Amino acid sequence: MREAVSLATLDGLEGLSIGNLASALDMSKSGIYAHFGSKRDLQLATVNEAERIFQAEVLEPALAAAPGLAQLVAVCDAYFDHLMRRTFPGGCFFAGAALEMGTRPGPVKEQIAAFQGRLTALIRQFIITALEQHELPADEDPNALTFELNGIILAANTNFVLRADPATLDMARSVVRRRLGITTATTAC
Amino acid sequence: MREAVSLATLDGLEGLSIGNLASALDMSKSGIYAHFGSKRDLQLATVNEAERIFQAEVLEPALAAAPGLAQLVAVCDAYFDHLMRRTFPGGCFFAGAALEMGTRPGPVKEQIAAFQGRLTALIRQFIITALEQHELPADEDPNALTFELNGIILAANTNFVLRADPATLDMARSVVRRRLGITTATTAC
DNA sequence: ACAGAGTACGAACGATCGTGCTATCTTGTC
DNA sequence: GACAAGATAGCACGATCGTTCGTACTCTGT
Repeated sequence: MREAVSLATLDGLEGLSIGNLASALDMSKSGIYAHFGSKRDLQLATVNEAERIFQAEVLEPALAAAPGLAQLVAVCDAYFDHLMRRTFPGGCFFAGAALEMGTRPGPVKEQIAAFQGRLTALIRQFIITALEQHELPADEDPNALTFELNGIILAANTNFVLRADPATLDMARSVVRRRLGITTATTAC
Repeated sequence: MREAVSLATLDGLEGLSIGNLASALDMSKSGIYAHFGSKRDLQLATVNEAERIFQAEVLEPALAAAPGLAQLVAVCDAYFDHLMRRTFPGGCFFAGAALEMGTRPGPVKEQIAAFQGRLTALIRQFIITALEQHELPADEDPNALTFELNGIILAANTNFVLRADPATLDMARSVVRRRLGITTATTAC
C-alpha cells in the first residue's frame, strides 16, 4: 500500500499501473487487481493511504506544538521536513496529484480536493487562534495569509522537486518566519 | 503543435501520446511520428511551443509596462490573466510539467528547469530594478521576494485548477498588491 | 469432515503504447 | 516531363494497459 503511494508520486496517479505495482510487490497482476476491483479503486485507496501518511508525518507532529502561532510554524516546518526526508520519493503527493487530477473530474479528484480543503481549513484555524492570542497583527486577513502560506509550501515543493537543493527548504523556512514576524535572530539584545 | 501543448496540459507530457495527437489532428500515427522521430523529441518540441506561447501571452504583455514595480505587478497579472483565459486548458503548463518531470531526469526535465530558471531570473530582475527606483523597502531581499511571488503564482494555479473559481485569481491579485505595498484603495484621502 | 469465504495465481482478451518499414503522394528543380 | 526530397499513409511488431475468467490454496465455522 505504501508502495502504491511511492509509485504514484513518481509516475502520477494515472501512471500508477497495476502491472508495475504487482511486480514491485512480487505479486501477480490479477492478485493486485482482485484486491481493489478496478483501477479507480486502486487510486482511491492510494489517495487514502497518502492521507494517512501525511497525517502521521506532517499534521500530527505539528499538532504537538502550542496552539496558535507555534502550530502555524510547526505545520510549515513539518511539511518542509517531510520533503527533506523524502517521505514521498517524488515530492509532496498532494501537490502533484492536485495538478494531475485537476482536469479529470471524478471521485479521485474530489477526494484530493477535499483533503486539500481540510488542510487549508486547518491552517486557517491556526491563524485565527494566533490572531485571538495577539500573536499576529490584528489587521491580518486569515484567508489571504492562508493563501500565502499555501503558496510558500507549493513553491518549496516545486523548487525542491526540480532542483533537489536543500537550500530551497532553508529559504522556505526563513520566508515563513519573516512573513509571520518571527525574529530568527540570535537572541540579540 | 498548439494541439500537442493542449493535450499535454490535460494528460501530462507522459500521457501525451502519438496516437492521441494523431487523431486530434486527423492524421496517421506514422505521419506524426515521422515529424518528430521519437516521443522524447515530441515532448521537447511541445515544451518549446509552450515556451513560445507563454512568452507571447504572459511575458511580452508584461514587458510593455514601465520597468520596475509596474513590470513586477504586470507579469503577475498577466499570469493570472492567462489562467483565467485558459490559454492552456489544464492550467499553467510549466507548473504541471515541473512536478511531472521533476522525478524523470533527462533533457525534457532540463528544458523545463531552464525555463523556470529564466522566469525566476526575470522576476528577480524586476525586483532589483524596483529596489533601485526605491519602489520597494530597501531591506527587501530579492531572492526571498522572488520565492514568495513564485509561491503566490503556484497557489493561484493549483487552486484554480482544482476549483475553477475566479475568486481565486482575485485573491491572488490582491495578495500580490498587498505584498508589494501597493494601495489598492479607491484614491481615498 | 466439510462448505464457504477469502486470497492468489496463470492465461487470455481487446486496446493502446512507441516504433519501425514500405509505399504513395506532393513539391520544387533541372 | 524526369527526378530527387520530403511529407503522409498503411501495416505490423512486441510490449503493456485494464479487465475477466477459471482454478487452485488457505483459512474459518459448523
